[in-house]
Amino acid sequence: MVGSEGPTSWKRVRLADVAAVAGVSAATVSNALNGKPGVSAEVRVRIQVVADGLGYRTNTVAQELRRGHSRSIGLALVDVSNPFYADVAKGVIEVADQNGFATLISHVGPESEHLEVIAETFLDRRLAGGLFTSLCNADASTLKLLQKQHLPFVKLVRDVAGVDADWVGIDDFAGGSELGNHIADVGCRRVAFLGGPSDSNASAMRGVGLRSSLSSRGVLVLNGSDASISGSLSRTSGSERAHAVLDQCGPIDALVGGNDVIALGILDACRERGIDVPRDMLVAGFDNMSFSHVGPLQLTTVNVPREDLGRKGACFLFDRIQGYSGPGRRAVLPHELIIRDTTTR
Amino acid sequence: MVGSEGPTSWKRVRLADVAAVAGVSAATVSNALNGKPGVSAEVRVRIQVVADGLGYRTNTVAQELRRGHSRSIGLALVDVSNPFYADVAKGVIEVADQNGFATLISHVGPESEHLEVIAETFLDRRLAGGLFTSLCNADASTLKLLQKQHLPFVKLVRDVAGVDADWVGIDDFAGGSELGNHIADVGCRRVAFLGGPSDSNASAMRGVGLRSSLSSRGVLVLNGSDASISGSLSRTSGSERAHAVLDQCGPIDALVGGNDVIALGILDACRERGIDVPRDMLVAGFDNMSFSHVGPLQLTTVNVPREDLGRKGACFLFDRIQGYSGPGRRAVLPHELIIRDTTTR
DNA sequence: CTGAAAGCGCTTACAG
DNA sequence: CTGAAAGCGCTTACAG
Repeated sequence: MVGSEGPTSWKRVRLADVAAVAGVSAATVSNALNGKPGVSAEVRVRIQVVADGLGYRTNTVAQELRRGHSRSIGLALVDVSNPFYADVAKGVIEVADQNGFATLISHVGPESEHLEVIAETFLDRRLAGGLFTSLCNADASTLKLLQKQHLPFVKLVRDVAGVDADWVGIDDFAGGSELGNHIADVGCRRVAFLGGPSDSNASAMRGVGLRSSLSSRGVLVLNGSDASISGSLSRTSGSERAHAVLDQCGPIDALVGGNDVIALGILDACRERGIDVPRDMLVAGFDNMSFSHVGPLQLTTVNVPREDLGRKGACFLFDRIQGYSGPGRRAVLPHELIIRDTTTR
Repeated sequence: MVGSEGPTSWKRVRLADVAAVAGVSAATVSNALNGKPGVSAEVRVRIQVVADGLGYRTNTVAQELRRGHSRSIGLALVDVSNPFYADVAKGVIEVADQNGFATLISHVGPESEHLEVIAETFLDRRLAGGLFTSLCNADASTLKLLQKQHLPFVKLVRDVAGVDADWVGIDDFAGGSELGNHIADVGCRRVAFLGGPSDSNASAMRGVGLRSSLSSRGVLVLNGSDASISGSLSRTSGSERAHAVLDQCGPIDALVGGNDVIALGILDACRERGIDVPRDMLVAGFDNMSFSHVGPLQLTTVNVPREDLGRKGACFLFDRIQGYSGPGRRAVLPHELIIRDTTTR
C-alpha cells in the first residue's frame, strides 16, 4: 500500500499514480473520477477500485487552479463569538455546505480595522465570493476595490451608502418605530434611547424609527442630542450610559437599548441603583437574542431573523457565483416586536 | 489601466503581466514581491510600482500548489451558533490570523454525521491541519485515516480513546468533583444529575467526578442508573428530564445539569412547577456561559476557558505544521467553580 | 472510447 | 543580479 514506507519520504498519491496502476492515461482517470462521459463502464470501475485501494484523494488546489474558480466563500464579521453573528454564520455555512462550498471566516476588528486586509485575502485566495457584516461607511472604498476585481459579494445587516451590491437586512426603521409605539401605548412620557455606533446604518435607523414614532405620539426623547445616544454595542457601554442618563435626565419612564446587549447593561445599572424593572421603569432591547429570554425577567425586544439573514445572503451570493449579474438587490426580511416582562406592568 | 476594457473579457492581472510591463522575468518579479534576496533595489522598487499600478494580487491557489502546502486550517464543530463553540472558534481564529492562516469552519451534524466527509474535505483541500471538537468514540477510524494521510490535527474539549494526537481540554472529573463537594457543603442529601450525551467523554467525566465526590460525602445520587442521567445538551432535554426526575425520585435537594444549557432547562421546569430556586431546591450547571449570569437569578457553574482552549489547540496545531512530530501532547487548562445564586440560600 | 499535449499561475533550482 | 526552464497536480480541447 502506498504511504506505508517510512515517515521520511511520504508522498500523497496523485492522479498520475492512479493512472499508472490502472494502466490508463491521466485524462481518462480524470474523466472517470469526475463522472464525465466517454469512459467505458469497465474502465470506470477499474479506475475507481484502484483509486480507492491507493487511498487517492483529489487535490482541490490543483483543480481550482486549472478550472479557474474556487469552491470557497468568505464571511467577514466582527467576532464569531458574538451570538448575533454566530447565528448569521450558521445560516451562511448551511447554504454553502448545500452548494458544496467551504466557508472561510475572518474577523474584522471592532472598527473595521482589518476589512481591507480581509478583502485582499479574499481576492488573493481567489474565493468565489464574500459576505460582509459589520460594515461602516468608511468601507465603501474597499468594497469598490472588490467590484473592480470582479469579486461578487453581499452586504449583510448593515448597509453602506454608494456601493451598489446585494443587501440583506431588516427594516430597522419600522422595527424601531413599532417599538416606539408600544412604549407610547404602555403610557411612557419620558424615554431615553441608548443606541449603537453612530457609523452603523442599522443602529441609526433603529433610533430614527423609534424617535419618529415616539415624537408623533408626543413622547419626550430625553437624550435626543446627547452623547449617550450612540456608543458601542457592549454591556458595559449600556450600563455606563444608563447611569449617565439616569443621573442627568430627571425622571425616566423607559430606557431602550439599541440591541439586547445594551439592554442587558441597562438592567445591570437598574440593579445597581435599586430600580425595579418593570415597576419603576421599563426597558427594551433589539435583536431577540436567546439571553434576552432567560430567567425570570424577560426582555421586550424586536426579533431579527439572523439565520435567515445568513441564508438569504448566501443565496444571493450563489446566484452571482453562478453568473447572475443584475444590479444590486435588496431583501428585507420580516422582524417582529416581542413584548415581554420588561415592558409589562 | 488593466481591467477597464469591458465586462465580457475581464482577466485578473498575473505575475507575467507585471513582468512584461516592468521588462523583467517572472522569476525576478516573484523574488522581488516575496522579499527574496538577489534583486537590486532599483528593480525591486520598479516592480513594486508596476504591480501596484496594475492592481496585481498574487494568486494564493497557484502559490499553494507550487509550494506544496496551504495556509489554511480547518475547524470542525457541531454548530457555530452554539456559544460554547463560538468562543472556541474565536480563540482558534485569533491564533490562525496571527500566523497568517485562514480558518475554514465546517459543521458536523449533532451525531458526528458528517465528520468523515469533513475530514475528506480537509484532505482534498490540502489544509495544513485541522481542529476537531464534538468528537465521539465512533470517530476514531476517521481520525486514523487523517493520520495515515499525514494531516496534523488536534482534539479539542472531548477526547477519543485510541487516537494518539494532541488534546486540549479541562479536567472534567475534577470540575465535577468540586461541584459535588460544594453541593454537599451546602447540605444537600438527595441529588440528581442530568448529564450530556453518553458518547461524550467530557460529559461522562463530569458525571463520574460529581458522583464520586457526592457518594464519598454520603450524598445520594437519585438517578444513578436511570435513563435521565444522559441526554442531549439542549434546554428542552434539560427541562423534560427535570420533570421526569421530579416526578419519579421523591424529594430532591439539588439538580445538576451537565452543562449550563441543560441547567437552563432545569430552571424552566422549576418555573413551570412553581419550585422556587434556591429556596426549595438548588441548581447548578457547567461551562459558565454568559447566559448563566444574566438577570436576577444567576447560576452556579464551573468555568471552562473556552477561548483559551481554542488558542492552545491552535498553538499545538501550528507546532505540528511547523514540523514538530513528537507523540500526542495533553494540555489541561484550569477550570473554576463559580458559586452564584442558585446554590446560595 | 482513449491518450498526448498544453496550460492554469506561480516558485525553485540552476546557469549565466 | 537576472533569466530560461521545469514542474506543482490537475483538466481541457483536440486527435486518433
